[in-house]
Amino acid sequence: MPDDERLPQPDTADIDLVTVLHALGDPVRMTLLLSYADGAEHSCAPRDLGLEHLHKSTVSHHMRVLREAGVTTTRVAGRNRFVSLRRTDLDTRFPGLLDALLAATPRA
Amino acid sequence: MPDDERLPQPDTADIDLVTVLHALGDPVRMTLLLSYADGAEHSCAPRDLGLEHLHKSTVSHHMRVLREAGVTTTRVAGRNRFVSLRRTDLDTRFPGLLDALLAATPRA
DNA sequence: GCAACAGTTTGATGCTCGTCAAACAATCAG
DNA sequence: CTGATTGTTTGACGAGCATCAAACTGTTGC
Repeated sequence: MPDDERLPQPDTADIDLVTVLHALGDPVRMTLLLSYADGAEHSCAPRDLGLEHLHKSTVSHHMRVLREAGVTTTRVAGRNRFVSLRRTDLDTRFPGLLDALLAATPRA
Repeated sequence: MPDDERLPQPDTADIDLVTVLHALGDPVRMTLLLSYADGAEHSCAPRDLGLEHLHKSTVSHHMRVLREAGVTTTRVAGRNRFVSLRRTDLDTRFPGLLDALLAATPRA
């Protein structure tokens, strides 16, 4: 099923660096980035992301910030949402940035 | 005069990635980063930084955020402050990050 | 000493943000 | 249809932030 719906997100050319940095300048969203760094799709459940201490609506809010900044993409399939990194788009727009960020981050 | 006083700043090992990203996730501070990218020392005068529209106290605030995040260093000489990038420290702590950021930024 | 200069600090204001709780929407299982 | 599941949206609240203005500190020059 390659043509599922996707939640609204900016075009690659419209991804703004300052907006991306603002999105990643928060500990929770950096944690999410690390989870997504494996390239796989992830559900939104807090317990699947090491965020048991946060309310699900809070996690939803952070994922919206990441998506609207252009960092992630969200595929809608039934009652599930599958979130993944827009790695190719980010590498196109900001070459080397994602690699530097992930290399700089403690792989806990 | 290599031993002028410096305003307080974190040790290289204590520079935190999320704090740096938060500091750079603001349009004014990103403008400052671009000014500092030439490696030279800069005064704090808003007019020397393309920030004529901002009050000097506002600029002072932004420079404090950058310094406390570990992005810049400030040398005190008489009644002047000379601000410059901590390029070596940042490259040590987060290899490739600064290069990616500067390459991604429109050189206006 | 005195005035001009460079920049910081403090206080105030309005806006944004992170968080939770409750209500809501949509889907799946029986 | 009913109830459980998955996630979003809205509203509220407190904390933090960007900004300006005014007061303040330290320095240079006359």
